[in-house]
Amino acid sequence: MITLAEENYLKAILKLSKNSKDSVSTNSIADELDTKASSVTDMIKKLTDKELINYVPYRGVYLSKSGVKKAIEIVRKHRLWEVFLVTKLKFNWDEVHDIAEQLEHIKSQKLVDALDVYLGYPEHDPHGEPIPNKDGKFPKSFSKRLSELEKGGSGQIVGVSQDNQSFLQYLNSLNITLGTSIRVIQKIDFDDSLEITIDNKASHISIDVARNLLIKQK
Amino acid sequence: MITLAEENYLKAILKLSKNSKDSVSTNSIADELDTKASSVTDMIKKLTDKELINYVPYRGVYLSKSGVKKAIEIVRKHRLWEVFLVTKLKFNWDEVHDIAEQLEHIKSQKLVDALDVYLGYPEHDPHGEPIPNKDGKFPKSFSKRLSELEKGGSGQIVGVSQDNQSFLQYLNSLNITLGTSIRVIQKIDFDDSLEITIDNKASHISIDVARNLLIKQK
DNA sequence: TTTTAAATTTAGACAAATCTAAAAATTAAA
DNA sequence: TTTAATTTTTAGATTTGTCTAAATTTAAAA
Repeated sequence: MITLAEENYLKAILKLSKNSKDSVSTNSIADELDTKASSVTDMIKKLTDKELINYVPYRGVYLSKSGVKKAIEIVRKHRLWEVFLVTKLKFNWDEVHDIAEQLEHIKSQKLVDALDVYLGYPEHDPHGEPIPNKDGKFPKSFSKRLSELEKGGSGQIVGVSQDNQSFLQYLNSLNITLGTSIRVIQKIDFDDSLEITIDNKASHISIDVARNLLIKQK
Repeated sequence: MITLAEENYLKAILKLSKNSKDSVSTNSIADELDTKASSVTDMIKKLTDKELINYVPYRGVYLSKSGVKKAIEIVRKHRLWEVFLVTKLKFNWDEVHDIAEQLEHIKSQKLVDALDVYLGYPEHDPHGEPIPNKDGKFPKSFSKRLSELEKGGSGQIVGVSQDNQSFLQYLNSLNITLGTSIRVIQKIDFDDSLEITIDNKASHISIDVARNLLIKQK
C-alpha cells in the first residue's frame, strides 16, 4: 500500500525530472516539498524498498517504471478534479489547486474513470496542463504561446504555463479565462509588450504575461 | 487542526450516541472503529484536550457542542458525496460507501457548499439517510417503512434503513433503487411477507426487507 | 593537489496513532 | 458484602514521517 506522503514524493520527483533530464537531487526534492534533506533521504529509502524509484547514495534518484505509472496516476487525478471543480462546481481558476491537492489522493480506480467519462475526457486542466489518459499517455499538444503569435494573429486560450496565485488573479482581472478569444493588434518593439483584444475588447499586456498564455489557433 | 483519525472518532461517537441516549463507552467505540480499547482511551484524551468531547474516566464520553458540530459536518460531507457518486457518476447504491469514507475528509467549506448547490440541496443520501444542511439541521422526515403500508398502498422508495452490502445487492437484484414505485398487492399472514409490484412488475419480499425500505406516499 | 564549501547521509529524538500485556476500577454474582 | 468477571486505563513498545545536529561524501576553489 502506498501512503499519502509517498504519493507526494513521487509526484514531486516526476515534476522535477521533467525540468531536467538528469536524476533528481535530494535537495531539490526537499525544496519542492518544503521539507528537510534528511527527511527526503529517509523517504528515498522507503520508496527504494518499494521499487518505486532507483537510488544511488549521493547521486540522486529517478522514478522506476512503476513509480512513473503511479506518479502519472496522481497527476491525472489532480487535473481531472481541477476540471471538475471549475466546470461543474464553478470554482475560479485560481482556487482549485489546494482542494485538488487533497482529492488527488482518493483511492478508487473506478472513481477516476467515472469522473473522466463525466467530464468528457478533457485533455487539459484549467491551468492548461495536459491530462494523461487512462493508460498514462499525455495528449499531443497543439497549443503555442501567445508571445509566439504574429501581429494580427488570433486564437483561444487553452491554458497557462505558470500557476502562481498572483498571475492567475491578474488574468482574472483582465477577464482572461479558458476559451477566451485573443487577437494580437500590435506588438510594441520597445518592451515587446502586446496590444491585444480580449473577446474583442482592447487591452495591453507585457511579454511576460504573453509568454505564459497558451493558445490554440483555428 | 483536527486529524483524520480524530474525525473518524467523532463520527463514531455521534453514531453511537444516536442509538442510546447515554454516554458512549470505550468498548463500543473500539467495536465501531474496529480498534482496541486502549487506543480509544488514548484518543479520548486528545479529543478531550481539544474540547471536542466530555470525558469522565471509566464513565464514557459524549460530544461537546463543537464536537457535535464537527461530527455533523463530516456526516454531511459523506452523504453529499454519496449523492454525487450515484446521481452524477452513475455508481450503484452499494458501491459508494468506501469512497465517500475517503471524500468526507476533504477540507474545504466552499467545496461542500458548492457540491450541495450542484446537487440541488438533496435531503437524503442514496441509502435514505438524511443530509444535514449548512447549519447542521436535519430535514424533517416524511418517509415511512414499506412494512407499515396497508394492502393496496403505494409509494416511491426514498431510502433504506440498513446499508450492509448483501442487503443492498439483494435490492439491486430486485431492481429496487431510489425512486422505484412500489405497490402492496397482498400481505401474507403466515410469515408477514408481501406481494408487491416493483415498477409494475410483480415480486415477493420478506417482512425483514419491507421493514428496511423507506417510502414516500403521494 | 590540497583545502574549503556544499550536498548528502547518519544518528538520535519526537509526535501521532496504534498495539500488547498488566494494573486498576467498576459491575455483577455468589 | 466479599469474590469474580468485565471494563477501562496505564505502561511500554512499534511504525510512519518528520526534525536537528553531527558526520561523511562529493564538488569547487585555491
